[in-house]
Amino acid sequence: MDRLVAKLRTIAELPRAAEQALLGLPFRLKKFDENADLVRQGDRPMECGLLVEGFACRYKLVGDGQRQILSFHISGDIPDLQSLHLPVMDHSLMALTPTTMAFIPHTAVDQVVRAYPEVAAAFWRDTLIDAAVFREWLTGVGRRTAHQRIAHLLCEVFVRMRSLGLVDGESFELPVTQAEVGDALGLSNVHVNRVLQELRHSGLVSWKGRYVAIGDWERLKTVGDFDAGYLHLKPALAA
Amino acid sequence: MDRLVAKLRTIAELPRAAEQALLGLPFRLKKFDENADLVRQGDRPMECGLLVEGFACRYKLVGDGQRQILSFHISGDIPDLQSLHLPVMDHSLMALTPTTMAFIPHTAVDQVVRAYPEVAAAFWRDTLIDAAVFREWLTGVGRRTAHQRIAHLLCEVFVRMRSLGLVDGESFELPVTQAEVGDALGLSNVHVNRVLQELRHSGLVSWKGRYVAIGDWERLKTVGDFDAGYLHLKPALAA
DNA sequence: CGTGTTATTGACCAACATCAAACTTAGTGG
DNA sequence: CCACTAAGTTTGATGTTGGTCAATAACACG
Repeated sequence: MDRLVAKLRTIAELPRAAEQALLGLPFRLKKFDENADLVRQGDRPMECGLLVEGFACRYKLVGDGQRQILSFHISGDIPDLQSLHLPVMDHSLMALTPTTMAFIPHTAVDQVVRAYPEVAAAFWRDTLIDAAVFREWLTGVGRRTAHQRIAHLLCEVFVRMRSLGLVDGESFELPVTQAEVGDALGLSNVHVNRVLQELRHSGLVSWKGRYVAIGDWERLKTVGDFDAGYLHLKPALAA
Repeated sequence: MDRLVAKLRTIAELPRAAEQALLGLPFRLKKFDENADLVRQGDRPMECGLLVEGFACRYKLVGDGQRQILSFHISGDIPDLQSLHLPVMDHSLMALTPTTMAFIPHTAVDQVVRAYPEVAAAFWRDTLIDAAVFREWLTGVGRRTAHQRIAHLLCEVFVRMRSLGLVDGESFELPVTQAEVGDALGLSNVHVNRVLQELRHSGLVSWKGRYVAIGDWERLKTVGDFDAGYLHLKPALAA
C-alpha cells in the first residue's frame, strides 16, 4: 500500500490519518505472467487492483481483431479504480511484464472513501487525470504525425517516471515492444520501427532493450509538440 | 437545474433530498454565440458550467493549428465539472450553436457533494463515463476506418440522444458541420463528405441540415462496430 | 438579392499499411 | 557454455486509405 500512498502524493496532499487508513487497507496479492490479462472487458470486479510490481496496460479490441492500447501503468496505479462506480469493465487490462497486483475489496475502498473526503477527492482527481491523458492521446492519434506521436509518448513516459523518482539520469525502464507502441499510437509495428530509427539517428533518444535514454530533451519536446500541463502534476514535479 | 437532475437520472439513482439540493444550487446564466469559447485551455475556473441550452464541444489545438474535437455535449452536461479537482483547464470548450450556460460556484457544488455522498458518486460516475467515451473514441481513431468511425459516431449520438428522450422516431438534431465531424474523428472534411455520401447511398442514414435520421439501425451498428456498453447507461435506457 | 458558410467534386499526392523475409537478441535446456 | 527457439527488430517492395489543393455548387440568412 505504500506504493499507493507514494503515487497519490504526486497528485494531492493527504492528511496523515487518511494515509494511515490507506496503509491499513486489506488486500490479496496475486502474481501474473507477462501478457496475462489482469481484468477482462465485461468483468464485474468486486475488488480494485493496485499494481504493486511490473508494467501493465489497458486495451480494447475492435471487430477485426486489432488492438488499441489505451494507457500504460506502473507501480502505484489502480487502473480499475473505476469499477467502484462503473460495475462492468469496458476494456481489459494486461501485464506487459511479470506483475504482482494487490486486490482490495470494493467495500474496503468504499469505507475509506466515505470516512476521508480527501481520499475521495484524491481518487476522483486521479481518474480525472486518467481522462486528461486519454484526451491528449486522442488528439495525438487524431491530429499528430507518427513522428510527433512517438516523440510525445516518450516525453510523457519520461515525465511520469521522473515524477515517481524512477528516472536514472536521462534513462528509464520501458519494457514495451515496438508493436505495443504501435497499438498505443494507432500505427503499424513496421512504421514505428522506421520512425524510431530516425529519432535515434537524430540523437533525440536511444532505446536499447528495456531502457530508453533521452538524448535531447528540449528538441524531443519540440518534435513531440509536448506540454506536460495535461498530466496535472503538482508544480514541484512538473519541471 | 432540472436539466442536470434529468441527466443524472440517466446514469444514477438519487435520493429525493439530494435532488432537492441540486435543484437549489445557485447559478448565473450566460448566453454565448455560435463558435464562442465557453472556457479556454489554461483557464482556472471558479465555477462549473452546466449546459442549459444548445450544443457544445471540447477541443484541443495542436502545434500546427489543427483541431481535435474531444467530445460533444448537450443540455444537462457539465463539461468542466473536472475543474472542481483539476484547477487548470487542459482543453477548451466551445459552442456549436447559440448556447446558454448556468455557471455554478465551485463552493456551492462542493457543499452539495460533501453533504450528499450519492451526489459525489453520481458526479464521479459521470466523469468516469466521460473517460470511457474518450477511450472508445481513442480506439476508433487509432484502429477503425473512416467508414467505421463515422458510423460509430452516429450510433453513439443516437443512443445518447435517445436516452435523454431527444429522438423523434429515427431522427435527431445534430447541428454539426462535416468539418467538425472530421475534427472529431481525425479525418479531413473532404473525406468525411465522401464517406457520408456512401453511407447515405447505402441507405444507412440520411443527414439533411441539422437533422440526422437513421435508415437501418442494425446495419449501421454493424458497420460502425458499435456496442453501447461503454456508455454505461442504466439497463432500461441502453436497449 | 448579395454574401458568407457549408457541401461537393476532381486531380493529385503522401503517409502509413501490408506482406514477406531476413536478421538479432534474449532465454532455455542440455 | 553452446546450440536451439521464440520473440522482437529490421529491411525491402508494393499497395491503399485518406490528405491536400482548388474550384464550383448549394444553402441559409439578413
